[in-house]
Order: sequence, then structure tokens, then C-alpha cells
Amino acid sequence: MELSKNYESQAAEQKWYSHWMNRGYFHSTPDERPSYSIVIPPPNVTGLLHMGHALNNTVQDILIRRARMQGYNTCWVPGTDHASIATEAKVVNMLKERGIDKNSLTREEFLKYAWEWKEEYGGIILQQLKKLGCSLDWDRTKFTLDDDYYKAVIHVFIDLYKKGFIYRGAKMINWDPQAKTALSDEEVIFKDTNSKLTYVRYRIEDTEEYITIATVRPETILGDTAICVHPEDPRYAHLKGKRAIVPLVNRSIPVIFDDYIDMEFGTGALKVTPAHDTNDNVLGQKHGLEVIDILNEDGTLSEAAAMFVGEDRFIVRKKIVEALKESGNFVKQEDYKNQVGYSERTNVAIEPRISMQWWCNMEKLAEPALAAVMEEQIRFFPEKFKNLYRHWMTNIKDWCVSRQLWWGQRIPAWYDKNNNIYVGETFEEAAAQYIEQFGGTMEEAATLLCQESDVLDTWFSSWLWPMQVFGWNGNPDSEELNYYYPTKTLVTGPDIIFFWVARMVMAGYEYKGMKPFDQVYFTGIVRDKQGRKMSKQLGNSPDLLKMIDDHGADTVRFSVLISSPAGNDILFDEAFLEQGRNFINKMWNALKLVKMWEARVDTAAPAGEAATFAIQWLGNRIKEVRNNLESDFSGFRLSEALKAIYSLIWDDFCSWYLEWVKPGFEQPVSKAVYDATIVHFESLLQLLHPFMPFVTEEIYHLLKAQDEDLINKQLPTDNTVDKTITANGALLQQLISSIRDVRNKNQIKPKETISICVDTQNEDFYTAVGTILQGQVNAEALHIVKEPVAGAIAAVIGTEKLYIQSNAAVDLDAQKAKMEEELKYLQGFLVSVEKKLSNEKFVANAKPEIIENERRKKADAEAKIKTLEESLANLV
RNA sequence: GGAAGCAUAGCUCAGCUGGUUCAGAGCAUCUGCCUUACAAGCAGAGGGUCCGCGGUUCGAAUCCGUGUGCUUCCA
Repeated sequence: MELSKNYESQAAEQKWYSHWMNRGYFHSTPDERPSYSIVIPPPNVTGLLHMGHALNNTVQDILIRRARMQGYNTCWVPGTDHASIATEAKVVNMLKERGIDKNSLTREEFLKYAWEWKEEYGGIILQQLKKLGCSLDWDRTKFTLDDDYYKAVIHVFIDLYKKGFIYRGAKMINWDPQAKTALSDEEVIFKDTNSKLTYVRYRIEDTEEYITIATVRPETILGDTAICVHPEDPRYAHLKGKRAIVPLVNRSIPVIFDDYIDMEFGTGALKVTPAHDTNDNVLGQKHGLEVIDILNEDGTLSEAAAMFVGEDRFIVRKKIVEALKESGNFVKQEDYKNQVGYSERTNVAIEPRISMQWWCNMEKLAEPALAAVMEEQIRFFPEKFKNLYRHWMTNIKDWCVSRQLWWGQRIPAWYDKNNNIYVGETFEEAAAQYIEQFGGTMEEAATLLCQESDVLDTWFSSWLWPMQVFGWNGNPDSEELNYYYPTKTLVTGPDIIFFWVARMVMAGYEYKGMKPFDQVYFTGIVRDKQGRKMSKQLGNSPDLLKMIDDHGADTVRFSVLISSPAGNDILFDEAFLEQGRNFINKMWNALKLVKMWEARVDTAAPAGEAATFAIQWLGNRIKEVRNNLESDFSGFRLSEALKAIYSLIWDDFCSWYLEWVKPGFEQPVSKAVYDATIVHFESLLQLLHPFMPFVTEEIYHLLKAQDEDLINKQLPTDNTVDKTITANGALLQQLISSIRDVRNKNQIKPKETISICVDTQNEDFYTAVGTILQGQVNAEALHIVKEPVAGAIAAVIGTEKLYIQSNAAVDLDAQKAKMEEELKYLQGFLVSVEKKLSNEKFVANAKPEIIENERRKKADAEAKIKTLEESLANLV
């Protein structure tokens, strides 16, 4: 078969993905094997694949593919969440384009359009994950608004309501005036904002005295219901019991005293607007202040403001300053930097607002969830996130779970005329409660009761994800659920540790009595070269699909992973793509070499001692790396693991092994060598497969006709390493490199042959691998000697004394200098080792293996020094 | 204002339980090679007071304290 010059990723990726799918390798059903399950962090149904997803999902795929090769029954569950706000915004836009106003639609009509949108555009991201090579169990694809899922969420809501955790109440919330919905604290992003601090004076009632306050939100003056000063502030002590007049609206408000006030800030006097500021609200409650809500739900001023009614809050902020100037209440304005909350979804400034919402008390739920992480029943990687988690869990606040939207699980509560609440799975259930209390028929109840129009926060559904994807609701002890739950590993970003991770742990303990996962690996955040977070606004996020088309999924996976140390942020640079491409090219060329040998296999030719050594050496190196991978994986040091495999393939296999066993030009290759090479190549591909699944599967099948696929090939468990062989390999490498260095330094042309003499204690070693050594340094002869060789370039490698004969002029001084430098270093080294060994405290305190190691170092150094000294003495 | 993390080669970063076979990788630089798998390559080389200071220890890039600089989270 003719191989193409380069690996062609597109064809191979399509071929293998559909092959794997057709064979059903990704699908899992419970069996006698241990399970290894992962639930995908469900991407937003409106989402498109970006670098963060690429990292996150590549990591999950690596874990799943490796587990599959280790004999686990692997199950990786895909799905999306309905993302209330984001989706509703998309649908509203779609409607706008069609000339339809959302407000003209009934809820049912709107939801019809929403589902239409979801069917057409939702889940694009799942198709994109296929491109990336993700081995997800597609038969299990879940959506947080699926019927069973919807019911599960409603069930949990009702249960928590009955337990008294969920309640309805008017509180200060974060209001998004664009999406016109409440947001949880976690959905608000605080940003440094350039504001203006406006100083305004309020006249003290019945006097000509004024008190000056400073505010960044002068428009809220219209809702002021008090002025507050510090009780110990001498400047204002005389105002006790006095009242002030709100400018423009001339409302009389009390001057109150509270030590909450920071006397240093501004003028030390604060205007209090309980309806529009969280802290003011607390003050208002404490002092029994009136609450005047001057804003509408869209951020315009309401009738209660009495001025600027219907105008936007930001416009009023400017206009009111003019009005204050006219009325003589304006004092001054200065620039001021402060933190302003913005909606995570719509990016508009959040309006603190008092609003009737549904809340979930979290304290009880948090207890077992906190303990689980602190006591490491659930392990966090990196561990530092335990602190963050603990901090949040011990300061947990009630969760605002209602959203003023239509897309989502509608809160199953009905109200009567008097706002009594009836909660039930269905209208009938709720109505029955009403009838029991007040009598009447179902028909009558239907006209009297109306359902809450709000839906639940999307996170209120995704916190059930690890359970409900396995059909928890209605069947909480199914074989299926018990087999896959708890899942093994959760892979997610630290930015949703509160939104999602913590809440899943709570739901897990509350509803399954068990943790949802054994361990959580928090990946880093993908940033651009300049360290900026990748975002749509900055436009610094590369088009991932284009990248996959251009470079291949394996290359993209490689580039993302190689730069992604455990849990640290990664600075993505497209230069990593080049490294990945070159790596694939390297393997492809190795394949070409092996395929060239295929035609020249000689069944009669013996492997020979040298090639046999090379085969054994590489076999042991592979085992060694396989051992190390174990710990890299258990600590999620995936970039380290990939580097180790990369180096094993490029350096050990391609640069050393293949060169060592390579037959001469157009020479036959021994069948034993050929077969062993194939086996080694396969082992290497297997190690790499989780990281780069397509190219490895492709090469694996091109190597020879296979009766299984690489994706399912089981990793060997015996990894006992013969250290003598690996040490001999290292020595051989060192000899080769050193002699090549000598050639370079002495400007011996590559084609010029040399002759080597060696004074050694290990004659057998040279008998075995001498041909390799000669071939690698272009030496026509290799002799064992017992005496120094005159006129040769002398070099000492460890305890081997080498003499290199060539046509090049011998620079004795240079050699001498080099050896003396080496000797000096070794002597210094020996002194430090001896110092240690003669230190009683060291011998008493250090671990035995450390001491043993020091003794070995001492003997080693002494032998090397002896050899060097002899060589130096003979240097003439 | 509270908390955490980071500071290692020109650049981007590894370095897991303290111990000279760990001071390392990729890119960049220099030298020599179009050697019949690979110039997307091969063979070599140079380059670092492991941020400053102090401490613990027989021993510190690694642990502790402190200063400086940067980043992030929370309020």
C-alpha cells in the first residue's frame, strides 16, 4: 500500500469516528466490570465550542479513553442545559427578526418558538464535540428540559418546599433590567467602573442649615427616605431628632444615626435609599424606614419618582445633576472609581431591587457537602480550591431560585386571591389543597387559582445532573444509577465551583445520600498569549472548528494539553499547533520507515546481539514511562504525561531505537527486529491514544492488519523494569553523544570516518552494542585497549576511557582543559558528598535510601576521578 | 477592606513527598549537515544569584517569615 506523504487528518478523523460509533464503543450498559463514569458539564444549549470547552472536554476524553484501556466500563454522558436567560434572549432576537414582539405572544406560543429554536440550533455544540473526537455515550444525551428531567426538578422543588427550605419572600435581589429577571449573586460580575461622586446638600428642616452627602447614584435621591450619620461624629451630633428635606421632591426625611457609617468617606453623611441599595436596605429595616421604589422593571423611573417618569436611569443620572444645580443643591462632582455589578448574561448594570422571589435556604444542605470536601471523601485537584469552597460554604446565603422568564421549569405554585400559596406537582394537587381549606369544586378552583409565572434558575436543574442523567427521579435505586453513581471524576472550571459543583454535592447528599463524584479536577482558564481571558467581546478566541479543519483534531488536542499544567491557567499560543503538527509528522515518517522495511523482511536473518539489546532497551523504557504515567494521571498532571509520551516517541523511539536497529541502505531487516519494532510502535501508539486518538488509531491499523481496534486495546499491567538494561542504554547514548560532540568540536566532517579505542572494564558491553556505537558515530573500527593511544583525541565518559583517531589535528591543550574542568567539578562534588557522609547528623537523620544513594555517588565519583586522572597523566 | 495563587533560560512555562544522575521542556539563538523515514528534519552547543532579604534544616528552587511585583476570587 502506498502511503501519502503526510498524514491526512480530515479523512482519518471522519473514518475512525464513525467506525468507533458503528461499533458502539462509546455506549455503555452496566456489566460485571467496574464502572468509570463522567458526566459532561452540560454546555449551554446556545453555546458554540470554544477553547475552554476544548480543554475541558479533551481532558475528559483522555480520562475516559485511558480508563477504557484499563478495563473499566466507561460511560461519559453528554448533554446540554437550557440556559434560561441566554436561550430566551436568543429566541426573543429570532422573534424580533421575524417581526414578532414577545409581549404579543402567550406563554405557550412563546415556548413553541423556543422549542423550535432549540431543535434547530441547540446542540450544535454536541456535534462539535464529535469533531474533537470525544467518546461520549450519545445514546444517553440529556437535556435539562427533557420530560423526565423537568419532572425531577419539580419534584425536588416541592420536596424542598415541604421541608421548609424553599420559601417566597420580598428581598433585595440583583435585577437585570434588560432580561427583566432576578439573578443570583453568582451571576453578577463586579467591574471597576469610572463613576462620578456627586455632592448634594439637603436642607435641614426648619433651618437654613444644610447637610452635604456624596453619592454615585444621584438619581436615587428621589427614593431617599433618610440621611444617616455616625453617632460619634461631632460634625453632626446636633442634628439628633432633626429632619432633612430631599431636594427637588421636597420630602421630609429623618436624620438617623448608625455606626455602620464610615466617617472618613465623602462627608461622613449618607443618603439612604432602601429600595435601591443593598446596604441601605439593611439600614432601612433596622430603622424602620419607608421604602420608595422609583424604578420600573426595565430601569426607567416609575411614577413613585415623581420626576423624570419613564426616562432611563442613566439619562436621569445626568439630568438630575442639572436639576440640582438649578435648585441650588448641587455642591460639586468628582471622578471616582468604584465597583459596579453587571449581569453575567446581558452585561448591563445590575439594579439592586426589592422583589418578591422564591428562595432556597442552603444552610442544612451545605453541612454534609462541606464535610465531604473537607474530609476528602471528595478530592479536589488542585487542592487549593478547598479553601475557596470552604469559604463559600460557611458563608452561604439563601439562593434566589426564581427567574422572571418563560423558558425553564415553571414553578409549581398556585396563588388564590389572597396570595395564599399552594404547591403541588400538578394543578389538581394544588387545587385539592385549596378545596380542602376553602371548599368548592375543581372547576371553581380553576378559575380562582393562578400559577406562578416564574421559572426556576437553570442551576436549580443542573445541580441534579449526575443523578438525573441516570434516571434518578422515580427510580432512585435503579441498577443503572447505582452502577454509575457516584461518578468518578468531574472536570470543570473553577469559575463554576459555586454555581454548580457545590450545589451538585448538596443535591447528591440530600437526594442520593451520597457524593456525586469521587474527585473534581479544576482545569485552568484558557487565556490568549497576552494572558487575557478568551471572550467574545475581545474577539481573541480562535475559531475552534476552523482550527480543527485546518490542523486536525489531534493537533488541536495536543496543543491545548501540552500547555496545560495541572490546574494552572494556560496561555494559548498557536505556535503549539506547530509542535503538534510536527509530532504527527514525525510519527508518520516513522511509519513510512517501518513500511519500507516490510518489503525487505528476512525471516532467516537473526536479530543480532546489538538489535536484541535495542529491542530490550526500548521495551524497558516503555515500561518505565508507563509506570510514571500512573502517578501523573492520578495527580492530573496531564501535560506532564503527554510530555513524557512525546519524548518517549520522539527521542527514545525515533531518535535512538530506530537508528539503532535500522538496517543499512537497501539491506534486509531481520523478521525478529521487524516484529519487535511493530510491537513497540503499537505500545507507543497505545500510550498516546487517549491524547491523540485519531492519528494513533490510523497508524495502528496501517502498521499491520489488526483484529482489534486500538481504542479498546488493554494496557499491560506488568511494568517491571530491568534497570541494568536501561542503564546500559543510557551509557550507550552518552557515549554516542560525547563522541559526536568530539567530532563536532574538532570539525570532523560527517562523512569522514573515525576509529575508536576504548579502555574499559565492560568489554561485554562493547561486544554487544559495539556495532550500534560505530554506526551512530561513523566509526570504521572499534578496539578494546589497555593502554593510552598516542595521537588520538582522548575523552573520558564516566569510567570509560575513549581514544578517537581521525585525520583531525589533535588539540592537546583543549582536551586537557576540558578534562581538568571535569575533574575539578567531580572533586568538588566528591567533597560535598563526603562532607555529607561524615556528618553525623546526616547519617542519623536521612532516610537509608538517601544515604545509600550518597554512598553510590561517592563510589561513582571516585571511579570517575581515578579514570580522569589516569587519562590526564597519559595526555601527551 | 478580606483571601488565595504566582515570581525558574531571551519568551512561554514544567519541576509531584526538601537530598547534584532535576536545574528541565518547547520556541528562539549559534555551529555543522539536503545522511535514501522525516529540512515540519538530523547532530551538537551556548544560555539561569530558581524575585530581594531573613529563618528552619546535616541539606532549600522546593518548607516558614518578610518585602517587592503581578494575577485572581470575595466584600
